[in-house]
Amino acid sequence: MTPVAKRKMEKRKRFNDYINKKHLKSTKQRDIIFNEFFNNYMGKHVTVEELYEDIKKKSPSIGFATVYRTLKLFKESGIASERNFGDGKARYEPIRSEAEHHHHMICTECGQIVEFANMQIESCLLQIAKLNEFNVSNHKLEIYGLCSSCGKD
Amino acid sequence: MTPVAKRKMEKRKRFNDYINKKHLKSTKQRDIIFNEFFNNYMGKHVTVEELYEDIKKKSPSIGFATVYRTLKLFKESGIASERNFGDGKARYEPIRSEAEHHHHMICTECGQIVEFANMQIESCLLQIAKLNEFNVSNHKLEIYGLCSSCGKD
DNA sequence: TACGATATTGATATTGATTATCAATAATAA
DNA sequence: TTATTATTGATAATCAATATCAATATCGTA
Repeated sequence: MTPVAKRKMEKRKRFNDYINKKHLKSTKQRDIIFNEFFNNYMGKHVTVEELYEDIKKKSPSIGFATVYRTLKLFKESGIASERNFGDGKARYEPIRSEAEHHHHMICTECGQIVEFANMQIESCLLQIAKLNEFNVSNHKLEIYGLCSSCGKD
Repeated sequence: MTPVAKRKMEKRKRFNDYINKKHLKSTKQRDIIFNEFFNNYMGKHVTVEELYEDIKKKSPSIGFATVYRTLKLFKESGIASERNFGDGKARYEPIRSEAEHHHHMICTECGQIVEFANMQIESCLLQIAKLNEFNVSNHKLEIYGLCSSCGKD
């Protein structure tokens, strides 16, 4: 099995566990959305609208609200994270592994998103939280500015 | 003059400069909102709604949309920053000085906001941006979790 | 396998924050 | 003072997200 396939399977297990724990049900629609999301949007930051439009091509009967609800469910179960880059639309991203934890640099001109990670920052954060007796559940770091292309002018 | 008053005056100058540069006009309403915002919300993170309700007590004729527009203007002129802590409402905060640049820890239970600053993180960020040839205009770092009180459960 | 309890779906209405519209008014420059 | 241009306040419109609800699907249990 490829590493990508393995990762997908791990997320699937985690999602199923969550479904069972909360006495929810697994449905065709959730399967379809799960597959679309984890096959085609790894490393991307997709809006609900975009994912809905994409899925509708293959499964026209699927409802708008269902995509909304399912992405929220992905987030609650810890297999996706919600981002908000200031354009008023929530974006969802499949969570990879702990080791692939990262942050974002967003070009305010062209919308390009560059991911980055930095161990030093992470350990600083944990230390600060500890000092304040803060029990961290998640954190986000975003840099806004002009990318190398847009910054030339 | 107290340091606080001096800071307010600096912001006032910067706002006036922006008004002039953009050929806008200074009005009674903008004065009222400016004073309320810089007198009572330094170090706070106020929503438009809250500020509007507050101002209405003293100046009942002031309009809802005007508060919205004026806070946006404060942001554009660089004397206030807009924050979004995930509850769907924009919050505005008077900008202090470069030296007082800071970030936020938000308790997801009680909404308490703790500010923090860290030079090490700042220099890491600048370095990362430089490596990616990214021209930074601003950045935000938010930690979500439970504060010491709420974490006890 | 069938039944009954419960969760989900899809269509649509509703909410809530923010923005646009516009006629009346206020501020600025000549 | 006048002409020009921006602002205001009230309200309508927009837009993302959520709630509602009858019909349907899922799942544990007999």
